[in-house]
Amino acid sequence: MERSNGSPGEPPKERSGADRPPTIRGVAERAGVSKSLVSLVLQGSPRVSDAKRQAVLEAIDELGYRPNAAARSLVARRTHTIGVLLNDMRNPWFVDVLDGLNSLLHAHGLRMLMADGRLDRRTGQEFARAFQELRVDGLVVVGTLPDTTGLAEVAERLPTVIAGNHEPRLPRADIVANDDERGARLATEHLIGLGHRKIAHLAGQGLVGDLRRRGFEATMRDHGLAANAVVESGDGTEEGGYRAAVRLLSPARGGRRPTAVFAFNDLSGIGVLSAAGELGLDVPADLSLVGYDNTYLSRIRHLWLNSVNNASHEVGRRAARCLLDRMAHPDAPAAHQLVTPELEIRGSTAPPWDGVGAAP
Amino acid sequence: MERSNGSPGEPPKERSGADRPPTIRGVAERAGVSKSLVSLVLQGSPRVSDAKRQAVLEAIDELGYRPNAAARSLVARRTHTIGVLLNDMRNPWFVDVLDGLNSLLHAHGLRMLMADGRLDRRTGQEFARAFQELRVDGLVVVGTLPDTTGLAEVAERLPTVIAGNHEPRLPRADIVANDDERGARLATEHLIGLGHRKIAHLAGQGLVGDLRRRGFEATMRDHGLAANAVVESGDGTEEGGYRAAVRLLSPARGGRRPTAVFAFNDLSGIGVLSAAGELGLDVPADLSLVGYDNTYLSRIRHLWLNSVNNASHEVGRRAARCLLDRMAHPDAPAAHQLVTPELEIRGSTAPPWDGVGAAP
DNA sequence: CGCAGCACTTGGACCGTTCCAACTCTTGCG
DNA sequence: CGCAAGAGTTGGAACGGTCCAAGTGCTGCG
Repeated sequence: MERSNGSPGEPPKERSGADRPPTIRGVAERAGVSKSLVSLVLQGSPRVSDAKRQAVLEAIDELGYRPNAAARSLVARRTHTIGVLLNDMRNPWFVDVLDGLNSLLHAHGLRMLMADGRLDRRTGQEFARAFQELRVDGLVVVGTLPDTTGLAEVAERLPTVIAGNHEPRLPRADIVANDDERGARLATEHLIGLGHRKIAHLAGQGLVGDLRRRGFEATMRDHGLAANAVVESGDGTEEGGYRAAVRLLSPARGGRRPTAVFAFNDLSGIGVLSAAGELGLDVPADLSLVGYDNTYLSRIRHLWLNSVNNASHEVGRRAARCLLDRMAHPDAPAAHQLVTPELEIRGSTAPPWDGVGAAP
Repeated sequence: MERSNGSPGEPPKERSGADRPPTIRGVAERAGVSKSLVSLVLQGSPRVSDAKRQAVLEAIDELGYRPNAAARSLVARRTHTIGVLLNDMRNPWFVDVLDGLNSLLHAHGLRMLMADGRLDRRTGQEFARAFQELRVDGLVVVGTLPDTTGLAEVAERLPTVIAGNHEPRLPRADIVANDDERGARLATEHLIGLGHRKIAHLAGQGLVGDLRRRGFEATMRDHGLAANAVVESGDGTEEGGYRAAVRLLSPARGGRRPTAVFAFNDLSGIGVLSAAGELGLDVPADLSLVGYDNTYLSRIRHLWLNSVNNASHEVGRRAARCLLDRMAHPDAPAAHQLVTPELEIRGSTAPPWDGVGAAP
């Protein structure tokens, strides 16, 4: 039988029960060197003899030693961690942004700590607190925030980049987004070019929603079609798109119905698709439709939606670039970058039927 | 002009440039108390006089002090952080799992650190290293892992729960998943109940794919329809589902075509939808279709897919429960929980047309 | 009056690293 | 031979918290 606990009088070298994970001291002892030398080996210092380096590496392996990131970042005052704040994991476009972000950050030895602002019903203030306590080296805000009050304060202390949104404009936070107004122009020009005259826009919320609506209205005006522009407001969901489209397309509505719809995003565009189907309208024969974001939804064959590509991946890459720059020069003035969107043509638009609505 | 650096001889009280964030000592000094007392206030100890508590809170506010999580977890040997490993953020069902996980973990003061195994092309070994260095208090693996070799070792040291998958079975890792075989039976019974006889299954990969296929085959066998069961393999993507469906449904194929398809998941089910449309088959009039996972895709009106609800949210909740239990009792034997799935009826199934294929 | 007991407060050790100044050998050169 | 230079190695002081044993007053009781 073995003694499960040290006999009295014996110095309590090892505590019974919870055996802690090995530390740098344990490794040093096993390798017969000082903890400083182990630290040097861990950092790949060139001024360590091969013999000792070998001994240390073996000890690390035998003990299964893993450096403690907390202790390390405590003294180094860097965590190599970037906080990423998402507003809604259910909206698929952010995945591409993350992908773009990750490629660069990972190459620079940074890891991403993600939080969904909607998932944990935290206000801007609270997520800020959590990220500050963790001492993340930087912050990326992806998309629209429900509450931006806390952000200004955080941006003062932490390198911050806003990706996929144009606000809030802060003195020390960079902004990387796609040119929403221009994207809306692309979509609208495309529909006008096909011969459509009476065109509806299904608007979204926030500044991004405003910009896309503005682009639509400006383009209609430029073509002398201001009187034919219809705007219906939605909420960016499929359900909202469906309801708005029912209002737009019902025969009960006075005057001609629009022959084309430009939707705020793919999700609400799909709502339009559903409403059109129920009203017996074929897309694209009876109704042309353009969405926004070019998500994988638009690429589903059964939906096959024309959509404005907001270059999420590129936005993510550039946001990472910005963040790295800002981490190097925290006091640089805030930059504001726009990525040029492109229209992705698939199967949801066509010239208006029989020229109906084509006459000025 | 101000001196940018301390004059020689002057004790370097404050470093020029980077003014560090305030520490507990700074707060103590400002409030005129010891750092120990500040610590007590931070922990909400009842044995602090109201006067001093007030002074400390004011100092904290004035300085904008935030406790350093690294320092705190170093001595407490707890990080209050749970590592969450996702395999693919593009697959929408995990969002619900996360939601369920979060509700319980957040209530217990734990935060989630997410990593996408596919996003950073890390092998099982490497993510394990990162999480171990961070000393996360626990680990949740959501879905299928590309490489599980590292997991066994991690599970020995870290409370670990596997959610949404049935493998690998490890002595100290709990498993919470939906009963895939049973879900497949539900879907198949539903189709048989409608009168379908020749039914195809579009299979998926991994153990989950196997279980769903097995459930399908067993049910067909139980109804004496083994000879009418067709299995085509796919890869869980829309593209894969499309191609498999083209193979399944093309008139060129000898014998009668199946009148119903049970797809491994919603995404590949949508591929089937697309293929059916191109081949001129109406769903559900000419072809019945059932998917799996009950993702928001299946709820899109224009798709409106019958789907097996895998209770992701409940899986997430139970996984959190398991993890909390295991953190309390690390040496408890591994538990293996199955959540019962339910079939969600929408618009993608109907009795076979004119009884074709209904005769035994 | 002396002192036990309570309420509150404090200094200092410790957590597991990194970093720096200082130390010990070798080696080579004048 | 003496010593400077360099390579390799080391102890100890941070880093910013928590926790514990010990301290300080003050009150009330014998």
